[in-house]
Amino acid sequence: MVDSDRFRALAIWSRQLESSEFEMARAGIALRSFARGQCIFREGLNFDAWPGIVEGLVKLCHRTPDGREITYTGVHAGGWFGEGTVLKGEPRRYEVVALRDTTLALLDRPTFLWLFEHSVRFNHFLVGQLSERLGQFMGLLENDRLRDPVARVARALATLFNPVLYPEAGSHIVLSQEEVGLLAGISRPVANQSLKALFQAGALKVEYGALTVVDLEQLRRFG
DNA sequence: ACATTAAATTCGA
DNA sequence: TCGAATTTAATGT
Repeated sequence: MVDSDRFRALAIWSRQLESSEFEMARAGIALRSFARGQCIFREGLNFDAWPGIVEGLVKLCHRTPDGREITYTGVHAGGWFGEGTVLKGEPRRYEVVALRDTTLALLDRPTFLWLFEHSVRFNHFLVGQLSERLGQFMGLLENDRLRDPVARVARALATLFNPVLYPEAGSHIVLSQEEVGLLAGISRPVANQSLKALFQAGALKVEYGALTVVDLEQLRRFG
């Protein structure tokens, strides 16, 4: 079982819980590691646990019947996702792929449901999380196809720096241009050009294997 | 796809 | 343990 300090560090929502809730939650957590490129959850399987990223980077995507792939969003360290489907016990409507070596924390479904029934603080966290994602997906709906790559990259990055989903993320992230391409659904060279455009617009700084966001508001407006 | 450069790793002293 | 040499990874075009 994870120790208390580790749990507090990897699950920001745990810090809001009362001590009995905290202990219940801690007992329901398991850690699991996945290799880069590995499919973590296949589409259509039932959610038996609520996952959070301890370390690494993951994308949530869907394969259309004609073989195309739509990336819904990326999730990096500190992010928790899929609460809607865990709650309802539905099968996943997307697959989860590790873009780099990744460690997940998994909160088993019975414990998740127990917290849902008993903890007001936990529910506050869930509501904030759900409404934030709803906003993201509405944005996706508006302009999914036919968007220029700069806007796709801007949106992908803006979600990684979303202050509600990642309250303690700084403005810096270790993320290669290839990973940017995978998240935005474009090739690495195009990601390179798009990042350069965003740099010239003053939205971010590009470093070797990493990025720093200078103007998050501007990034948002690109999408 | 290829050439260049940064970073990580290995190896010898 | 230090630094040069080699290998791997990321970038720019």
